[in-house]
Amino acid sequence: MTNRTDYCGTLTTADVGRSVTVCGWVSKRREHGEHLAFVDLRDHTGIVQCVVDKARDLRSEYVLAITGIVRERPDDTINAALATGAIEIGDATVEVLSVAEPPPFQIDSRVDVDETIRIRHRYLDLRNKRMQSNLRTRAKVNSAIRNGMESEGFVEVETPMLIASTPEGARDFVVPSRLKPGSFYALPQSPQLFKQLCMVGGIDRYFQIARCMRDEDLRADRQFEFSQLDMEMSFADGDDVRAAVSEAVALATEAVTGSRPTEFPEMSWHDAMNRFGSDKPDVRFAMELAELTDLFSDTGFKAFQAPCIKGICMKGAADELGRNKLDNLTDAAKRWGAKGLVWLKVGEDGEVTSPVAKFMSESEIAGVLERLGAETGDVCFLVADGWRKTVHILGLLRIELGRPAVTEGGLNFLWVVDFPLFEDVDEAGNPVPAHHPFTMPHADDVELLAAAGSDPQRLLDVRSQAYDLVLNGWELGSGSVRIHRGDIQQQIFDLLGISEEEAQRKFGFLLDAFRFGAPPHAGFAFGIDRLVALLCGEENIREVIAFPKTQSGGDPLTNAPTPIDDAQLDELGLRVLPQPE
RNA sequence: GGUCCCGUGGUGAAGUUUGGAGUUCACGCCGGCCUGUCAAGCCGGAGGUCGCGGGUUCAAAUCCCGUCGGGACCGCCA
Repeated sequence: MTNRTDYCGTLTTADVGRSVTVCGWVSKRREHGEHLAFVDLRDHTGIVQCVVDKARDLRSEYVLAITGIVRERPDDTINAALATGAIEIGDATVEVLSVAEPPPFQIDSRVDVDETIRIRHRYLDLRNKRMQSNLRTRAKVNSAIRNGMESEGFVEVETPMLIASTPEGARDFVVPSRLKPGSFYALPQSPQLFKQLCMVGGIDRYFQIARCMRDEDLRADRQFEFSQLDMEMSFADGDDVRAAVSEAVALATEAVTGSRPTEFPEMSWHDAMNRFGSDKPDVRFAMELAELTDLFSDTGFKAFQAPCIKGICMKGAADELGRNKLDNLTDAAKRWGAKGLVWLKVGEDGEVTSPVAKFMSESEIAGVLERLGAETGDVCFLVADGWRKTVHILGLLRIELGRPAVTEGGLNFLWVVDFPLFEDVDEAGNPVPAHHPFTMPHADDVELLAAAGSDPQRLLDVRSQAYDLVLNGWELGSGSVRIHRGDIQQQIFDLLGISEEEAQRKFGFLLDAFRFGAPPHAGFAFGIDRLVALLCGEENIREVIAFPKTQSGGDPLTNAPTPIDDAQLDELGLRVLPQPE
């Protein structure tokens, strides 16, 4: 094979006169009779036009090495749409390195090919500029993060993929043990406990670009396996961690976009929920939730005799939202758990149209419009329920109605801080931790924690030192200051209803380690797939993953998952139950 | 566990509401012509289990039921 001298997309008028050899795939062929044909040759850098004598047997996606002289094109044949459009490779001799069948879809097609077909033939899809660009962006992000973390004194430590299963958190992927039949490893949901052990081990600053696995339902922003920047710092608090993570994210962003984000504002969890109805608010657009509860303190409208009433206003939507669409939104709200959804349209002269206007007083309606800043042409949506449910439903509705396209509105990073320590109370009366049970309570709330005793409602007010990083409404990641003191850890376990025996069984190795001198430490992890997708302007993380799975967890390329044969099962001491009808 | 949307030659779409011959458009593919094209052009051609199964009907891509596959979302993701 002739040695490659240049990449297709890099040749310019500066190369005119050189004899070059380029290698790649036939992107397009244009024949003009027996003695003139243009072959567009593609590699990852782009396309270059080659002028050849006989092209009859050069078909799409053939792999060629083409040697010729770079020359300027005649003035009237310059192609401004092509980076190499001012030159061509003339007098080309062609070496066919591989022939190719016609591909199942056109690789330079500008139409969206069905994603299943793209994934089934991902090796062809990867030849597309889009996937080439996305994967190279991803590599840039990884590289920028590694460089940044290392320059800040972080040490990359690899942690095991085969670990012990713990029933907390997400569903584990498990791997059967051959040497100990009937026992199983779990694949890590994150290296959480190991990075804390690294802190006990004096690593001081740990990081890892870690693959994590969670057996939960897939979404546009969730795959079974994903990559995260996992990090942990000793003798550091939440501010230190957020500064370090902000720096890493800023470097990664700068590596891709060329400009460095400077704003990483903080917002309390309570503010986020109250104003945006979400713990991962998309602050690219307003449509904030307005407080309306007090307006209806003496209302005769039964549906609004509720602990919390809030509303949002969609500007200028009155014409766009017909009765049919409003009914669909009401149905959606009910599917999300609302008892109902009240809408008001503001017409000319402030005249209000609403199915429930007759149940509301004039002053109540006037108050709603004033609080929401509603004017002619706007549509208001009101929900009445408990605080959590009200803000949740309006938050979903806000996203449904107002969310900009992924490529719009720039990159809005946001730290959400002061998460509650407990999310809810389960049937047994035990509080449910919002993060993991090693999350340090907020320093100001330690007394509240003690005073609340086992009163679950008061416990829900206890804040934690947990924080999330949010980008344009996507949760990039979360972290916390960890508990490094045995007495506080014991207090938390007591509140969670975890017995000493249970704690020892599940986390014994970590608790043991902490007895030998644990430094105060704090950490974070953020999803690289999500960050890269947003930097690439993709709505879906599958577009930044070389070989992704479908929503039902299958891989159309390899057909995974597949049954395994009996001999393999026998060796592992496993038997597959018959599937229920 | 649930809600909604999609499935039509190799690819992308229209046709489905209101049942009437596998109909249409673009790309690709195969053959022919063509010495400056560039998503080349012109001429000709091949290519179909309308995802699958059942039902209604004289008649189903179209209506009904089921099922499979794909997607978005709720739940879930400490």
